[in-house]
Amino acid sequence: MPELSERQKMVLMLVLREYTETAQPVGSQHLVERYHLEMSSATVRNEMVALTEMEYLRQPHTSAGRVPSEEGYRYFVGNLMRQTELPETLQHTISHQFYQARPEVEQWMTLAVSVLAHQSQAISMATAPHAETSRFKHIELIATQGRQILIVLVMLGGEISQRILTLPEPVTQERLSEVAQRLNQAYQGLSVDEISAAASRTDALEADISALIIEDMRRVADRPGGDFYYDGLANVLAAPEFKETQEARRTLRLFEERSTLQDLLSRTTQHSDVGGVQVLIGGEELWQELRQCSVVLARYGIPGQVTGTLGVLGPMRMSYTRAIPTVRYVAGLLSELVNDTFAGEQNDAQA
Amino acid sequence: MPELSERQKMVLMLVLREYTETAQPVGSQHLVERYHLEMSSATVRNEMVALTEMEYLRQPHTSAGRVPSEEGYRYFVGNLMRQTELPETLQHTISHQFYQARPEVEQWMTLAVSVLAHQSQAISMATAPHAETSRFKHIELIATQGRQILIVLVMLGGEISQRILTLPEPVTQERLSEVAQRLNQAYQGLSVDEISAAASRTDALEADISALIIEDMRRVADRPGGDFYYDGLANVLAAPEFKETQEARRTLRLFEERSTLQDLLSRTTQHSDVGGVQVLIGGEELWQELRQCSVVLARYGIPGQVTGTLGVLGPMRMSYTRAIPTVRYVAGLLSELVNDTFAGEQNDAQA
DNA sequence: CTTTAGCACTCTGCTGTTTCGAGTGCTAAA
DNA sequence: TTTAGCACTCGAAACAGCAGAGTGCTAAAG
Repeated sequence: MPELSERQKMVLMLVLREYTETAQPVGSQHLVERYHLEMSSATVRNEMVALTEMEYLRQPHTSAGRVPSEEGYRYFVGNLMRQTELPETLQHTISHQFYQARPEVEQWMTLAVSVLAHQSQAISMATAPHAETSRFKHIELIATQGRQILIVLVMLGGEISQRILTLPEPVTQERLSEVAQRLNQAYQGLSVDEISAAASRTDALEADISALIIEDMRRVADRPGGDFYYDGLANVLAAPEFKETQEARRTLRLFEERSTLQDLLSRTTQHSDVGGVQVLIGGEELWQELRQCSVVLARYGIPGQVTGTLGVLGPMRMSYTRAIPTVRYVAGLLSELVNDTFAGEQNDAQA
Repeated sequence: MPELSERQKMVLMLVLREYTETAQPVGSQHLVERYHLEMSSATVRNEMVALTEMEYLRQPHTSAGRVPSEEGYRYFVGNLMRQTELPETLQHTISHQFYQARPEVEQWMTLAVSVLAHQSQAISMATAPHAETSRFKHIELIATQGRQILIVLVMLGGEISQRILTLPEPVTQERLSEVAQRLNQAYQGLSVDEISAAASRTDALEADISALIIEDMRRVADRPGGDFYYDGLANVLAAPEFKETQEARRTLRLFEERSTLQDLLSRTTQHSDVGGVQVLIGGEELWQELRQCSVVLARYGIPGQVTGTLGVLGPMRMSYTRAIPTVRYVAGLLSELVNDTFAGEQNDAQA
């Protein structure tokens, strides 16, 4: 890859900046005027030709301005963009909101996606914190009525799963409490496989319930992440690239079907460390549905134990300078919260 | 209100039908040709003039075809539409899906909105079943780590609320279980107010937890319904009336902010019996945001005990003939499910 | 060797005009 | 009461013309 001269870098940056604002192809003269450049439009034009040959810029048609290419965005994010922190005042506003929220995972997540959507003017998404290996913590059995019982299963990492089981015959709450107590002692801190091995095969009721526990834990473990949250769908309709409703529909459907997004979140974040922010531009040739979009993702939590993912999805010309620090900062906040709530649990379990 | 002649009714119906299909103003000649009417276009035209004077039809501009007015739709739904059942084969397909689903409220609801969205090609929404007066059923206290404990509160009607409480000092699981047992006995089947009165004021820990119980039950009771589900957002972008993204955004925002919808659901359904289907056309002058839309709503569950609401929201020219039976049928299915799961609970509680 | 002024050329995006056709309302005859 | 006929209206589509933004190239200036 040929080196860019300082001036080429500058021109590329200015084209990027201008295009993210206007969504219009940007011309040489326009740049010179807008930024009071100390050179003529012809010079800029020459540099643009070079950048176009290097595939960092594209021309919608002869005699139109230049538009950044996917590669152009990648170069910008990778080499040109200064890594900035979110302005302090904004940090305070956001963290303040978090400390005011009720201390429940659901509240955090809702707040996180709401803040992200608002700050980035794009769609935000996040998965709830999720234990890497799910371990049994507590089970509760509640007689509802007749033959139906309610099972509440709590796992380390805070996942809760509840379901209703219909038994062959009615059972008293006392008997249920007994069973629950026994299971709680027997399975404390065990993983799915360990429970699988240890499951009682003598008592029919216990066996039934153990089977459900195993099934639920498997289900939780198989999910790429915890519950999925998102916000800001309406933002996407504001962008001119989605004026063609066709394109907008495709994006909306992403969030209704979700399989692509789950795929995206699990595939991209498993390689990345907590703290690092990943940027996917134009779907990276992998996700056709995201051809027009970019995604900024980060992982949060306690690496190897309880983690989650969050990020924003917007048009390719989104303001990375704004989105990246915001995502990073919110990921940091969530990491702190996860630390405060879950730290030490895994060790407790092992002990 | 003047009576409509049979022929006027027919013309009105045909205009409705044609307009729901094409979304284009309907002309007299077009109708005659399309439906092989035994009269001339001039006759149809005369009837159209009459219908326009009665405000059932509207003319976008001189020399365009006719478009149904809100009143026109209302007359159709109220007087002209035959009350039909959903085709049997479709009924089977749908009920089959429900019996295959896992027996959990969340699964039902997700399935319900998915079916509705798919069948009606509009946005579907529903609230989970919700007890009219929320009563305490069971509480579970779980020591997580350090000073934090997890509280799981189960109410009659199946609502579950969970939250984390940070105590001034660490407490053992044993002590927690003790407290939980005492509270479970003391509060069994009580309403918020009764708990408020009975709450222990001697034991600090019990008082703290009781306060939270009361707060959570109030919160559940205040909500107009259970959790909110929806599906089919992408459908709305397909309709030509939402090609102007402005209009589409407003509708999307309805589902992101939700306050209007909560209002809508609670206000309209409290007057209606289970089984009845309500149709709101053009927001009924009450909801500006819904000026362009119609909503078909039904209540399901056990009246006076555990109920919920579901419905679809679409462009005003949606196919009511299709939407109404579908909503009615799915509401019926959910009612059955609620009956199977919750019937008798309230009585148990009183006993 | 680099920069820039100058210029011819190429598109797009308006704008105004025209045309076409669907649809109406009215009138007079059946 | 119905319908044929007709003049009239209005929007949508097609078209031409023009302005403006932008390009690439060349040749002169630094």
